[in-house]
This record gives sequence, structure tokens and C-alpha cells, in this order.
Amino acid sequence: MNPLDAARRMVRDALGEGEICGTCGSRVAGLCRPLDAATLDDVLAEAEHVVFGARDYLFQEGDRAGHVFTLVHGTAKLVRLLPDGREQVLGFRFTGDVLGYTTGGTYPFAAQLLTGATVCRLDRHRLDALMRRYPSLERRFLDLCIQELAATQDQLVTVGRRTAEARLAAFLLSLAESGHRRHIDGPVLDMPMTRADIADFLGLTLETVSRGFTAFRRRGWIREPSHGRVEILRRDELTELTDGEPG
Amino acid sequence: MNPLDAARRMVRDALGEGEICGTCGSRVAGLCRPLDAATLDDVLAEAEHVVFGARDYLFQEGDRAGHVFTLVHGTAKLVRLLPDGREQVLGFRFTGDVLGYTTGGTYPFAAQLLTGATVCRLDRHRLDALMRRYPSLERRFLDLCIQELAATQDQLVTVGRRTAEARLAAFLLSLAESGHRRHIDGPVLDMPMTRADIADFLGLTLETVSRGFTAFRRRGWIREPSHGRVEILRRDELTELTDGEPG
DNA sequence: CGTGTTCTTGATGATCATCAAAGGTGGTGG
DNA sequence: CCACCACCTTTGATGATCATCAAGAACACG
Repeated sequence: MNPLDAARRMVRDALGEGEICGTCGSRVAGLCRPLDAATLDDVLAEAEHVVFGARDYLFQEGDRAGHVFTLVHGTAKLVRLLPDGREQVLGFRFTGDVLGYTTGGTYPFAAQLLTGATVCRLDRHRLDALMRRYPSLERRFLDLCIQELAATQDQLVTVGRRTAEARLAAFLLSLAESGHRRHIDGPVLDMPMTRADIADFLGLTLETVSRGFTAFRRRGWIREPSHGRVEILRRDELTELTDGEPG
Repeated sequence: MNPLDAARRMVRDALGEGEICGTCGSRVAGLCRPLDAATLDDVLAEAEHVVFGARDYLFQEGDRAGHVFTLVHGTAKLVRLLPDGREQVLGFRFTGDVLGYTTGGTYPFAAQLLTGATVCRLDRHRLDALMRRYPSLERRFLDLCIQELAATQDQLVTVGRRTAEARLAAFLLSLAESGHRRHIDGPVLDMPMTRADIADFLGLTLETVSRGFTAFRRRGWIREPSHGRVEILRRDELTELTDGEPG
């Protein structure tokens, strides 16, 4: 069995049989999802699967932008570094999400894996050629970009105008939302990021995030059945906290 | 003279003669800038110019997304409202900038003018038809979207991880930068936004912004020759403040 | 079973929001 | 042309939120 077929088998095993895009990964999102069969076949032929370990970087800030990635399985954070070494997490990406597309020559942020992951990697030059052939692919990227922009604007509102607990509530609700997008509708959510990651995402310190989780737990709003998992018990309370008065 | 010719004359008068895109407005940016002549002519034929007053809304959050706008002359702010009435300014837009493109059915934020303005307005349906005919136009929107995304991510870093004065310094430097992009290289910058607008952009209160301006003035870092104008006297100090230690 | 990492909790203090009031500025109408 | 008015800006006093510093507890990993 050649390496590509091996990777495809791995993907099927990870996701279960079904309407899987063999190359670009997810049953629900991914790059190829809305493409027609002909386009899809050509994109498939150009892509390759790669397995990474936890904490590996898919790319660093400033690297030459040579590939576009689809997360077949795993979670990553997008981070921008500050001159003094602190970092701002721009967002988290989950199974099925697309990362690293830019029209510039270098990546404007780094992508670091939080878990081990399988990614589908497509060379930029090949992608550009495909886009010239299939304009629908370009349209697909425009849609993705507009979605990312809207999400980043949401985050700007959260960080700019909400209290610590309201930010945390917004984060938990967005976790649930992104699980929902991936048709993972069980009550218990995967939360592979550390308190420090969440703090760097919300513009807080890890201590403040930890106190927030403790407060929510004490009030019975959430439960943490194990490390790396949360269950939201009182969505209504969390929603009211994000939407309500600044206090 | 018909209204369209009148508007074009107004544009020429405002910008000075030169390589002006008669419909989409700016000598330096705008929608049509990188398009070839044939595409341009077709786009021109579909667009219309409209004059708005200060504080007018080009569109409200949630409005049906019926048009794409290019600012021929004037300044606008993009704002998202919070349930309690406070607002987050997502960004400012200047002469030559494009606003209001979305693939969704409604605008996800409002665009309010800070000054009187002339805009070039293009119907969404006509734009979609043009994009089918000229894929380069779609590419243009993708480039614009990626730029906006990068700018919003920058802003997230500023709001999430910097002190009040560092945020203000970053804002002033970005004002200078956007003036530079428009080839307005004089030392004195237009600053048509109020302290409250700036505060809502930076995630601060207007009082804190005012104190910041006072501090910068006292240190001799900036000068405000008149209302709505700033001159940066010590760019190096402002840069160090944004880049340096949190303190 | 030990070791390093992550998480929790406490004590303290700085930054910035809030509340309050006065001084400017521009625009409008008498 | 001046006076009034609305809005913007400045400045001060006070306090709340959250960062910082510190130490111990829980957990994961080899």
C-alpha cells in the first residue's frame, strides 16, 4: 500500500466511514466540501496527508506561505507573538477547518497544534493553478475568509467590551457552537486547550481564567468530567452573562 | 449636467486631477484599481455615486446586504452594537476603502459616516453578475478580505494585550500608516473621529483616551494643531511604547 | 514512583472605569 | 455679529476589576 492510500485509510479510521472527502478530510467542513466531483478529483490528486505531534508547528509566523492545510483530525491554535514574548491567540481550529491561506508571501501568524493531528496539505503553487482552472475554488476561499473575518470581529467585541467572566462565557458558548458545526452534539465538549491558551485568547491571565472556571463550577453552570472536557449545564446563565450588563 | 457627471466633477475637485477611477473613486485604492480596462468599463457602467451627510449610516447592522460601497471621499466607522447599547468600533475606513462586501444576506455590522462623504455604490446582484464574468474581480475581493482579516487580527492583539497608552500609540501609528497608503505624506494627519469613537475602537473609555492624548502632548510626542488633526512629533517613542514591555 | 507541567487559591496592588463637574469649540438663530 | 446651545474634551476623585506575585495541589508522563 502506498503512503497516500495509507493516509486515506487512517482518515477513514479516524472519522468513520461515510461521505468523507478522502483528501481534505472532514464530513462537514474542509476545503472540498462544496466542490463538484470533477474539481474535487483534481484537488485530491494534488494533496498529501501528513501526521504531526502535539505542540508541533504547522508553520511559524513569518514563514514562507508554501502550503494550505486542512485539519483532518486534531486541534490547533493560531497565535501572534508580541515583541516582549507574550502571545495573543487569534483563534482555535478544529477538525475540518482550513488554515494558512494567504495572498501574501508569508504567514502572518503561527499555527501550533494542541493535540496530535493529521493534516491534508496542499502546495500553494498547485492550489493557485487549481484556482485558475476552477473559479469555484476561489469563491470557496472568499467564503472562508469572510467567515474568519466575522469570527475575528466577534472576538474583538468580546475582548474589547466584556468582563473577564463574560469573556469566558462567550468562549465556552463558542466552543459548543463549533462542536455543533461539526455535528458533535453530545453534552460533553472537547477542550484540549490549557488555561494559559484560553487566557491568551481572551486577553486575560491564566489565574483569572482559572478563577472563572471555579466560579462557574461552584454555581453549577458547568462540569468538568475529566481533563480536557467540559459540559455546559446552564447555557442560559452563560448567555445572559455575555449579553447582559457589563457587571 | 446630469447628477452623475456632477458627482464625478465633485470627485475630481476633491481629489485633484490625475489617474482617478471615475466610478470607484480613489487614485490609490478602491475596488477597480487593479482591474484591466475592459473589466473596469463594465463595472463603471453599473455603479452610481451618492452623497451622504456626516452621521448618516451607509447601512445598519442586520440590513439586507444590497450594495457594496467605495468611499470616494470621507471617513466612516464600522461598529457592532452590544445588547446593552455599548458599541465596539471594528475599524475606520477612509477615502479609497471598500465597505460592505459579504457573502451572507445581511451586513454583520453598521457603517456610519464620521464626515460628509461621497460614495460609489454597486448593487450586489450586479456585482455578482460581474464577478461571474470577470474572475479577477472575485480575486480582488479575496485580497481585500485577507487584508481586512490581518488588520482585525492586529487590532485583537492591541486590545487584548496592550496597556491603554500603548493602544493609543498603536492607533496613532496606524492612522499615519493609512495616510501613507493614501499617499498623504504631510506631517499633519486628519483625525475626524471623536475621543469616544477612539475609545470604542480601543476597548477603553473616552476619559482614558483623553488622558492619553494629554500625556502624549505634555511629553511633546504629538501636537494637535486644530480640532480633527494630529501631528506625530516622536514616532520613535510611540513605536517603543507599542512594542515595549507591558508597563 | 518521582518529576515537570498545569491548575487552584490567596494576598496585594496597579490600571483603568466610573462618577462628577467645568472648560472649549462649533454651529445656529436671533 | 453676537449669544446661546449642544456636544466634545479635559481634569479630578474614588473604587472595582483584574494583573501580579507566591505557594501549594492535582495531574500526566516517563
